[in-house]
Amino acid sequence: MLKAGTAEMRRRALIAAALREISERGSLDVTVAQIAGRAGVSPALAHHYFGDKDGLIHATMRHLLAEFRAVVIEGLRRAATPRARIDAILRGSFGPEQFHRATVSAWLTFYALAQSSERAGRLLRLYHRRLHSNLVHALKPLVPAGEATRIADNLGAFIDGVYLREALRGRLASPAAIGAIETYLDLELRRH
Amino acid sequence: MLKAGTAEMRRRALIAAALREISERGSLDVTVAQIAGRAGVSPALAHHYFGDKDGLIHATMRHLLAEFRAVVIEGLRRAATPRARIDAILRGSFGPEQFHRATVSAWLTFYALAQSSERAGRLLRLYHRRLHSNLVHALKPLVPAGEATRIADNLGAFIDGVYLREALRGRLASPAAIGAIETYLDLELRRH
DNA sequence: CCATATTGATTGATTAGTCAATCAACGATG
DNA sequence: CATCGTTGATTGACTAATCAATCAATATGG
Repeated sequence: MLKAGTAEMRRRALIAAALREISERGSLDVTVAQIAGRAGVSPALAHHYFGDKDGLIHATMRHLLAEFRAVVIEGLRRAATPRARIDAILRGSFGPEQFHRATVSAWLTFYALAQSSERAGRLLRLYHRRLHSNLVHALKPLVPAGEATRIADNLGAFIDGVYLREALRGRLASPAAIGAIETYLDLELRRH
Repeated sequence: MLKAGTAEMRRRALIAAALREISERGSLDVTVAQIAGRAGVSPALAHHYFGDKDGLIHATMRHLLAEFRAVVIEGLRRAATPRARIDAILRGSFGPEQFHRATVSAWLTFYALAQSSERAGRLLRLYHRRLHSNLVHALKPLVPAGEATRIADNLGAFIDGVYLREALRGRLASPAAIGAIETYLDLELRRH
């Protein structure tokens, strides 16, 4: 009525509201009306900006991925050695931001969604590719040729597995979580 | 109409139908009517036997867990050495049964569900406890005291992480998947 | 004839998505 | 500078569809 936000503002507000709503319900099973209500606008406006519900959910996922990516990139920028690069990736994966209730809910449901939604699947593969490529890049100077991709695959799976378990506990990741992965990495590096 | 099945028969048939339906849709988002229709009965009958939809879904989950457990127990029974016990657990976790479309859908959604449903969460924790306990038992003779639980934790997370990635590829687990975990185990064992 | 299986019909609630109408901002035009 | 028109934001009211759950009625077998 009185105030008209810009398109970008409203999109951001709706995505933030979606996250808050997801956080509260603990699942992606939220209605457009709930999200819109929380953002202080009508449900129709959400459709105006995102086309349909899937568009809004998808945009929320992309927001989370972008946030994660930004944290990792910033960490990598500061890393001086290959080993520090790996640590940066680990710190990004297990930082407190990744354990907010909404983030956890979104990630877990995201995995489930990836099977039935082509769109979600593509986004998830993108995350996997990026993680893999970052790890390979950091590993290349540390291990013989050919080993980097194998170890990166294992690290990726290990990270996801540990995240899964930590996330399900509903608290921030314990330091032991990162420690376990680093111990594995040390074992691999010591072989060469 | 004409024939009346026993309660147990009907329950089994409905659970089987639920799995087939989940398999086709790739998610737990199936309606009672779809499941009942596939089982050749009316939706009302599903409510008669399972109380509500949640009851039916939960029973389906329990069925999958029981199936998994049976495979592992059978494998453990045949295992002569501690190392063979671990291999049996791995073969159970990555056997072809675990990669049917319906099983994968159920597991992934199950993880997501565990956050918002107390019932699902309890079931998932039960799976975790059993896996952990089996692994610890197999590891005890192989490593110094105190190490068994740490390594079991890591193996559990690694298994889940690898399963996640293999499952998302939509095929049976590659032999390399089990191989990666065994390599990690070898590294840990060689330390002692 | 009793218990249980089974269903058809129905309801009540929820929800995504649509649409026409209103409102505010802003620039162009005479 | 006043006016008008265009554009985009915004909403309320509505629709159409879906679905879980209920229940009374019927069938069946022991």
